[in-house]
Amino acid sequence: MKVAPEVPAEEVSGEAQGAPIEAGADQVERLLADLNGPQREAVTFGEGPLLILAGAGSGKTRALTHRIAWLLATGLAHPNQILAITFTNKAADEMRERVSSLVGGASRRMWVMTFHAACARLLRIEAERLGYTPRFTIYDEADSLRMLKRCLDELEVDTKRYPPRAVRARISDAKNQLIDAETYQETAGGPFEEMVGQAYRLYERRMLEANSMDFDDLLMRTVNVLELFEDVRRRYRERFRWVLVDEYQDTNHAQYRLLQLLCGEDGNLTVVGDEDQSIYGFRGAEVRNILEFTIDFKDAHVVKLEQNYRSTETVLEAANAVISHNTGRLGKNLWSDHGEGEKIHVAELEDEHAEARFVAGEIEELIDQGGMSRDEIAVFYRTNAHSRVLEDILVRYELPYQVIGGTKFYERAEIKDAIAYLQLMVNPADEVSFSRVINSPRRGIGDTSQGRLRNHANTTGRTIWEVAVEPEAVPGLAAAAIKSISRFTELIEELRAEFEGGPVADLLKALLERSGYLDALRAERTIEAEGRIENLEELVGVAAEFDANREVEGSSELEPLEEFLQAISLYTDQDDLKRDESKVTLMTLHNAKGLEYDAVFIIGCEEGVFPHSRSLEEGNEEEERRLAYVGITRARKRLWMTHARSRRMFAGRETGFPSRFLSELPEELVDREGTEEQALTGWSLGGNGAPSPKADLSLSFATGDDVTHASFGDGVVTAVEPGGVIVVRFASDGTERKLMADYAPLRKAS
DNA sequence: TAATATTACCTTTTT
DNA sequence: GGTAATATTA
Repeated sequence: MKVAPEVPAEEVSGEAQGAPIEAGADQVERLLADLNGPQREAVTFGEGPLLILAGAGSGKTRALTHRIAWLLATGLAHPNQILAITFTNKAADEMRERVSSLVGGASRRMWVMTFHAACARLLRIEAERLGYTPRFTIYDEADSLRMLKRCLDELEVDTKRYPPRAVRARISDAKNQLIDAETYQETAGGPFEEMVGQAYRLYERRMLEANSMDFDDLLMRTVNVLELFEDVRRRYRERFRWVLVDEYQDTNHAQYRLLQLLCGEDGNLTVVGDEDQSIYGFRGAEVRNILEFTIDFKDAHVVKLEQNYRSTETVLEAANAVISHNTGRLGKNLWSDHGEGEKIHVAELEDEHAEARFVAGEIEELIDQGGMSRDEIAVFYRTNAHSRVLEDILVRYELPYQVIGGTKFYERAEIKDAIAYLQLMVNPADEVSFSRVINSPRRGIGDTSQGRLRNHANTTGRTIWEVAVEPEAVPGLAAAAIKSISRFTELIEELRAEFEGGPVADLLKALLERSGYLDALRAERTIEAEGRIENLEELVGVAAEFDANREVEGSSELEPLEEFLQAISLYTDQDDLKRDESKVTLMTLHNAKGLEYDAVFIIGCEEGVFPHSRSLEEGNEEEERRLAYVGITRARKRLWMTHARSRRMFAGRETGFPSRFLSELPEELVDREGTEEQALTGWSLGGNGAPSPKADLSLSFATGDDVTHASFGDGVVTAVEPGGVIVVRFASDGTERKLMADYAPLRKAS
């Protein structure tokens, strides 16, 4: 994980300085030299709206970065007129790096960042017009949920009937649609929506009081400021004469409106996207934005990039075949000249354990026989829960792996606590951060005392911090609580005074020690606490790295701490998907977008799992199919899709039919297989329901089977005992061992 | 106030 | 099956 200062470290290399942009024709030629026809067309398009429809693996980042370089080289754009927007920090970093390798230090004057980062940056300058200070806090989803819960409590909403998450989702949807609280309330139909309207209103008020914005606010407030203040709008329009957007298919309404305000309908807006890879509809992304770009932006020019530089023809044909079942496409057909390649392997397994064993076995073979390196292999699944069984088996096979996603570093309680302390120093109005740390570590300031503080704050119209600074004035507070609160606020004040403007790492270290936070963890003497301490140490490391980078850069008007928080609050370890060369990668299909691997496994291809039943209920079959499309097109050479006949879900075991996406694969591209005889017979002969666990096990191994164990090597099954135990005699040392068939890293030798 | 027992819940999640 | 948020009790 790394958090770079806002202006990144792309030092001007001597080479780049020696070859200034004005080099002219020569330079332009070089830029275009290794591009194909459509790419070149996209890169050299002049003024006006441009839509680049870029299929998977068609070199869209290349087109985008070269276009930026071309605009500079031809003198059409100055670096500071360029705004290049991505969705992830990782994509932003990559783009910045690639642009900088093309144009050198000029890239430092451009804004290359995510939507949210760009908005945050703009709002730090303009937010005062909306009643915020430039030091506002950015709340992540968990923070904003805390805030909302408090609002719901205050409104005495029954959170059993109306779960806060559901309310938050509604508010988030509304914000993505740019519907403000008042409008929402006016148009509310039914009691739930009226309650949401009320909650929304209160939430907005409290957020403003806390000088805080959630992720959705960053977009919506930016739109507000541009809509309300013509001078601001004019200023940024003139400033950003060239706007380029990556992954346009994932934009929501607020982002669309933002671009409209910034570019007008005939501005120099370049968007790149692929409607077939729109997989974030559930978060408000609107495919219509890309489908109707040419209507929204006058006379937009369209370029299609259809040559794929990644996958074999078989993989692409499979992807094309699946996605062709969707309607409402702009129509693209990927092709490649990488040759036919291997067929798609479709495997039917007994249950999730057999599936995991199968995958592990195939991976082992790829590495041992195929000579493939582990970092070229990935396993995708629909939901995070599916990684567990697989992880168990991989451990038993002694296959090193990494899981992307799941519990994130910055979402860990201890990390959030530490950051909340810092946040509170910068923005004392930040109520959520205050509540987070006031009693963490335990200071004997529980719910009742906190309630009294909050009450007093509400009645006197002050922030909770202002009230906490003089706790004597709060009615009902116990003497012990008063003392404790004073000690807390004094600590914060002290630290602030002592470390103002200094290195963030020093402040963080002092804070963790002096607050007693580390001591409390040390006192726990548990493995979890150990882990937490390590995480905090890592955070200090992140801060130290940030400080060091900042030193080099010398940069910016902001205080180091403010800058650090700005960076960290928009950074997730999503951005940290760096490739670990010695590990197989496991992740959800959503996380797979934008990545590629030589060998890909998509597991859990069953109706109800993938496509997910809830998605189907909501009528999102097409989005699920796009997810399949994304998954398939990640594979360069080899692709496996597996399904299990029964799978443990929630409490019990459920039978699952093969995913519709499997039947959408053209038969001639598919090679069906399974580890077990039984598996090959498939569903047509499959009888009714799941076999009993016993049958299940006896299916796996029989006396006389040749097997391979991950650590003991080759052997033969000499007995099958009840309870899933089998006896195996190993060739290496002749010993017999009793093993659990379901859990041992065993597979049948071929 | 804090620690422990119980119970409801449960996709995906770029920021 | 595992978590996370209540309910209960010390």
